[in-house]
Amino acid sequence: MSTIPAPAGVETCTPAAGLSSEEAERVASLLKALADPVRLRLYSRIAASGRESCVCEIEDLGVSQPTVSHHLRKLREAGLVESERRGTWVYYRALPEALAPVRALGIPLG
Amino acid sequence: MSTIPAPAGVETCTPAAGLSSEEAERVASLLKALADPVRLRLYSRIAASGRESCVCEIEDLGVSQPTVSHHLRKLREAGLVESERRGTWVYYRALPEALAPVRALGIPLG
DNA sequence: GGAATATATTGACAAATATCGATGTCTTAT
DNA sequence: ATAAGACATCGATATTTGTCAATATATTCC
Repeated sequence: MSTIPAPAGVETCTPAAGLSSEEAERVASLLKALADPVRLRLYSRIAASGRESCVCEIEDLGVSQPTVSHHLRKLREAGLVESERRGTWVYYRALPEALAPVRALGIPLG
Repeated sequence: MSTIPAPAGVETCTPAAGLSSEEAERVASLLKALADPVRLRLYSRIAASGRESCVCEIEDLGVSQPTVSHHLRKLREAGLVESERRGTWVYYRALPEALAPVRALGIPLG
């Protein structure tokens, strides 16, 4: 990569307005939380259900129970879902507002 | 996680329509390509520029030249950008259609 | 052809991550 | 109180990933 300014007459070289380092970190951490097949399947199921989902409703995803728990924790830590224990089961709900920083990117992701 | 069917009368337990394993892999690999602060900043600059960007126009992102090259390669491998060498410099262009599978998720990401 | 510059590749390494088995905790039912 | 089931945590491990220095490749200019 060049640290040298772009060549003289070649192009107007308007540097694209871009993300700050902090914005990039924030958005990247959200995307990273979704960027796993198991978590995507979990999140898409929880989000698609509209209301809240009991984990017991989620079909087997081919990974062990601790692994599912691990991924749900990651989604929770990213603020993408919240959970509530009611009796024996734990219910999850998607928090779509959490994705606002991603939408703010302007990249047509959804 | 329960592999046992949900309890009898408790809830109707309509399993949320979700991603298949293959869809999840595909979308996850796209999101993973964006889920890094440096790549996000690179991609957002390239995409925001509308047309094509010379790497020389991209301001210093605080990482070494090989690291930038590494991340641009990842973006290229994910199909998110394409590059063309013209003389001394390499020009990048965003391929927004590559994100179609993400949009198809229905998750309001953008 | 040789020097200089832009970008890519290689090799090495530390840090992060996905996974699992074993075990702990909490709740309900008996 | 005990047992059983749902979910979380712990500890270990293999894999992936981000980074850099060194080096290679490509292009332009002299």
